[in-house]
Amino acid sequence: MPTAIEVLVPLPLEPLSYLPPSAGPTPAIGARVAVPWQGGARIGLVVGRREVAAGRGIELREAIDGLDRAPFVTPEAVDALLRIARRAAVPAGVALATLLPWGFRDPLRHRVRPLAGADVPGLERDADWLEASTISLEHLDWLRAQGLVEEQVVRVRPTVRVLAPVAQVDEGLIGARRANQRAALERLWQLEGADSAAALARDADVPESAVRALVAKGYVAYREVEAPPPGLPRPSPDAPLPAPAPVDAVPPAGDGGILGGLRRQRLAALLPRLRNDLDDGRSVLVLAPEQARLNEAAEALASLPLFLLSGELDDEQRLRLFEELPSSGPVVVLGTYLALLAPLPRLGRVVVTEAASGSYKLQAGARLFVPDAAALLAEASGAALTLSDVVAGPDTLVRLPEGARRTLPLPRLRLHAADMGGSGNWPLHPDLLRLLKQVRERGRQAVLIAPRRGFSAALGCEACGWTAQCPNCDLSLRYHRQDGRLRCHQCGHEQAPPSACPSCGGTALAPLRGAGTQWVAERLVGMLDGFPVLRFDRDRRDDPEPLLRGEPGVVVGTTAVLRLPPLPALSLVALTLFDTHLALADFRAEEEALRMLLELGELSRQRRPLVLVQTYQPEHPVLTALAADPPDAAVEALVGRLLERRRRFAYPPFGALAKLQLAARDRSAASEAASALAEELRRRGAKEDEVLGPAPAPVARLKGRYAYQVLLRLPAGDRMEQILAGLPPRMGRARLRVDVDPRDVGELLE
DNA sequence: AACGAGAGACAA
DNA sequence: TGTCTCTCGTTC
Repeated sequence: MPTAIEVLVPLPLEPLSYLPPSAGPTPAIGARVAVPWQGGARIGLVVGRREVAAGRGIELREAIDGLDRAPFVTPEAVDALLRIARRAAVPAGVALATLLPWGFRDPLRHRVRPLAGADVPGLERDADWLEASTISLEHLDWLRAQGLVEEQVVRVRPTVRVLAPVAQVDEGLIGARRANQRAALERLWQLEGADSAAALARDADVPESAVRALVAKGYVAYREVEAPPPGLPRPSPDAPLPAPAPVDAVPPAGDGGILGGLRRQRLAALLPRLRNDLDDGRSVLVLAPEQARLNEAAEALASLPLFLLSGELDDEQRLRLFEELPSSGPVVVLGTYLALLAPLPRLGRVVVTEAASGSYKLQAGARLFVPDAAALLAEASGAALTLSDVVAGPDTLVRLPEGARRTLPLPRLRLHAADMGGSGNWPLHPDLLRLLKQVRERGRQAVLIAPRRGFSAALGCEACGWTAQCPNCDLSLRYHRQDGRLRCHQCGHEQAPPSACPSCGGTALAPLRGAGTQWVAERLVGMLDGFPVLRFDRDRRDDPEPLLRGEPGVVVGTTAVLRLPPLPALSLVALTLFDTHLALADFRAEEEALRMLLELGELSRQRRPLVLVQTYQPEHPVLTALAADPPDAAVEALVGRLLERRRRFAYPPFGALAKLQLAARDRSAASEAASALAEELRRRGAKEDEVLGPAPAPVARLKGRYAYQVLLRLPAGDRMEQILAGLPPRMGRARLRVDVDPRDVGELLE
């Protein structure tokens, strides 16, 4: 019986079967292979092998050629990839496209030659390699089927243009007037090549015209040569060593976690454990939720043999890293989710820093929660799983048995709740204004976080209550006063504000509700005359450099400011409306608000800033718990109550939750598809009370599409995977999107 | 996702 | 009759 290879391409498909390439060895699991695809060729990943009965069922096509000598990813990572896809209820190819967005679109050089001695119609007998593009697709397919040709696929390496010497110095360059040209040519022979004419001129200390003259006379010429391997980012070698952590804070050798303390203390506690792993000859994968946290971790772990892998690397750098890792000794790879499948041959531990961070929820492709994927990877690799988190929420706690937790004391937050209930407090409370004036007088720094960018949440008529709405979405248009435009923050629609109210004709149009960053910044500029007011949000990113050096100023931004490097003179952090963070349509809202407040305290390393929250609920349990001194017991009690609430309502991790959303341009198409989907879920074994909905999505229309959703809530267990497996990508005219364990029950799935 | 086949819509 | 757009099915 012939063996087939299962090949996964980065498309919304399950693996497809091919026969191994006729020439060369059968590609290993985890290797990339080029396969015929709709007439052309594309790259896939070998994820399995299987025996096939010859001549039965579909006639399999032959893979063209393997691309890798050593597997691109380890067999354990392939196993994890397939499990991750099943967990996220997406075709395996979507998980591949999400986690390995590079390495499968490389330009290929595809060549064909007739088999030795074969008489091949249309080709010269015993011809040498021919570019596949010179043969028609039908002809090539026929030749393959007849077994008359062999094929070869080579990755086209990127090239760069360099200036190379062609001729030696000769009598044409004699004389004082040619001295510069002579010097440049001699220098170029020494260097063997230069990046450009300007670079050579600089290097040889001659005018650029001299080099251009050499090109014109043919002494030197531009050549395309293979680009040298790209450099890889390294952590700064002079990163300060973190203060050693107490021995009893070091997480255990097996599965476990480190809780409490400051981020850099948790990283310091991790350090001895990672050293131990490396000494035992094991590699470690450390995951960070985003670039800012990754940079911080890189600094703390700089004393280890460390490779960084994140969105900051380009594809060439990632490919180089993937080529190098299999043959390197025990190392630490520190990365974002893009590092999940890094080919570490002896993976001993997977560390998830800031394990509850919302940034770990991927928002496109396979909508993974990265810590879940990391747990599957650790399981598939036989590696230990280590989590770090300031407050262990329910999702983290279930993974960490009591004995496996190491705990540092929670940082003490200097917290002040400013009650917005009274009049005259909006949008900036007198307490906040007073503190800001102190900041100015003492030459310190402050950070203000507003719930949104732009000027106000809406623009409307004060007479009749009309507000400007987005034509594509069921949302108010946000008012941007700086450029006098109305914008939809969901679909990007933009228009000028009307001069009169379209409803009553009145002209008293005014910004309504929700002060955004522009509004807050404008108020501060008026009030703190001359004091620098910077803005930091998606619309405008002022350079924070002076503040990083310690110069005084205020930063007004969205939560994007949490990604700023530490501010040395920070004495005040304020949330202009804490209640927004509690109002999220998610059962994790309180927990995330708690974590965010603790994060605010870490915006400075040198100082312990006062954290002021403006709120209509100054007695909210999250605030009272953090205000306790020390807060540890109160926070633990609060988290215990949140855990109880989740248990009572069978929310994750005590139950499994999935959001299934159907979107279509036509409202009834979406609504009918949603009813059909609910029916289908029941047919697949979901009980009556486990299917919630269908109901219109909280924002019923977004980007011109109506969305209806169905929630599937099951007891913990594996029925979720069974019920969701192989759902069709569309139902009728509506597109189906599935989000297992959604973070935000309301948002539109892209 | 990307492609191609087939069905309708519309103009000449 | 041509051609443009949209929907639907397929990819070993």
